[in-house]
Amino acid sequence: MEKSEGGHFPTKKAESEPARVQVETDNPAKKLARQLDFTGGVPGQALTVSLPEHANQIIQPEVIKSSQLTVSMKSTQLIRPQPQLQQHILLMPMQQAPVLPPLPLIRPLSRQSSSEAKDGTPKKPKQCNCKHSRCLKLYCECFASGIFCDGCNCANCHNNVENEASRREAVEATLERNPNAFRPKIASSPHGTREKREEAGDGLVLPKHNKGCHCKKSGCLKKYCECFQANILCSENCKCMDCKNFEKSEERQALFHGDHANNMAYLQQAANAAITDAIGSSGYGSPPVNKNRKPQELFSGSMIKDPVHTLGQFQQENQIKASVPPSLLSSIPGPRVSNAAALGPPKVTYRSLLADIIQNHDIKELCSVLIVYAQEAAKMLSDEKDASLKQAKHHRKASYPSSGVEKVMPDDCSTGIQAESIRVDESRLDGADVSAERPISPGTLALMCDEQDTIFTAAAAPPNDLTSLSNNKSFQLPHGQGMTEIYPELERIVLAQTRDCLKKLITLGEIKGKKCSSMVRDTDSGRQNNVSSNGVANTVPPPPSPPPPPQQKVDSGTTAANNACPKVHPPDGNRDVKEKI
DNA sequence: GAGTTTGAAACT
DNA sequence: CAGTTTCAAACTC
Repeated sequence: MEKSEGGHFPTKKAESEPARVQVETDNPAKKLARQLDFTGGVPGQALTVSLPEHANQIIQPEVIKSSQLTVSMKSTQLIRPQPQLQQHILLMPMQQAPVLPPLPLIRPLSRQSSSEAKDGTPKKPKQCNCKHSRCLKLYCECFASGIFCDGCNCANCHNNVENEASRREAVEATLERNPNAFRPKIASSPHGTREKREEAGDGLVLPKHNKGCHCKKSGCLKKYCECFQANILCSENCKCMDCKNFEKSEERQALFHGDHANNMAYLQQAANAAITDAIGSSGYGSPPVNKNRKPQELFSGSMIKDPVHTLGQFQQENQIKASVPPSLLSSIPGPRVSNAAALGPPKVTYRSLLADIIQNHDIKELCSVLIVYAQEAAKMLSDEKDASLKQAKHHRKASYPSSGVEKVMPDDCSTGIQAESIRVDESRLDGADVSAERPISPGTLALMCDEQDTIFTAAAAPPNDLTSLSNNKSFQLPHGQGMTEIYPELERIVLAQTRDCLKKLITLGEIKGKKCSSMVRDTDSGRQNNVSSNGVANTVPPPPSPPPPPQQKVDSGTTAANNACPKVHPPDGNRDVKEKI
């Protein structure tokens, strides 16, 4: 664009804004890499973003690692593949949290594409090169992504912890201009209204740019185009001219045709997406329905050979999957695949690596198992405690028949349960009251919302259904003991089982992923087409399964839940569990 | 690496 | 809201 003819430089104004207070020593490499929030807390304090533990676990692999959940980094990377994570995510104040999602993973701009090495290995996110915006405007990708500049090449950067004040102002100003400024540009919300999702009927739902692009000269086939950059097709939201970024565009297909180079990279991305999808995308997922896509756009694949395409497709499919109502973990095998197939010639229809591993009823079963565990463990613990209480009482009576000290708190250490850990607010049983104790992060809220999903309610309502535990406050233990006292231990047990379950799941996913990888390697040299729904040869019959997963490797408690969980629907997992207990 | 092109963001 | 300017990334050489 031509520079302005007038001598009016808004920048000047901008430069003279509050933040001029401090001219940065802009050694980018030395910029602090920290997390902080926008709350304007003391910068130093901003280091400790107080997320609920759960949220932390979700966000930060190292937290998982250091916790009981000794899930390998590898697997956690699979869960959260997006490179932005490696940079420092800024959190908005709670009031603003909905505006700037904790994990702006969807933001598609260059970061997504440029932050990956050619082999698909996520590398350090792109560093901005801002010169005039102080990295406090949306021009700056870091700022726009809600992350601090870290090791960028920017000049006079204020997008760092030292300039928290000006930064906050900038955020506010930006939000004032556009309350959605920090939201993902690509429409996607795991909690997008189901109605909307269903609006599409059985039609496919594709992600689209919320605002749409306005390209004029690039044909939407260059990275100037935000849609293209995000690997999505232009939609009716776009106001672009001469758009070639639609499904059947010859130019587009020509652009992508025949590039196998990054197959593995995209396969990996697919795996990541799959795992994320299977485990439950809390930060991103289903896009709003796209009812009236521009011409073509019904996703017909023909993208087999092009990685870029495939990535787009992966993303799209991933999101589509997320939008398919009740099957939270479903890999959507049959109907969808066939549906997709009906749309055209053999296509790449990405299928979760966990397909065939996790089935809906498995989830239900898992829920049942957890319930059973919970109940049994509660009983067990309460009995145990009761017994020891009696014993202690008896002992004390014997020792101090008439002592006033005999008033023993129920939290007696002799129970083996730490008194402190027992002091759990009763209200916690009621989930909703947890917030009274500490703020709930958007992520946690999202998770809580998820729990209202059908999978947890209607669909999964076995005899010992979740609701009976979670909603039934009257779930009482023998001898009038409330859950309160047992809860921590109970929780520990249940979580341990869940962890083991997930470990196995991860292992199975990895094994399957490896299998796919090797198959792709094999087929990539020999064949050109026919990639099946699992990312493997379509017409070629699936190769013999690799040796059964070395499940022993998965350090697990070897519990019934383990056995029942990831395996393909064991006949009667619940009974096994009960028996084991 | 410098210069150009491009389109989003910011501004009027 | 439309037009213009600013900006930084993408692209080209």
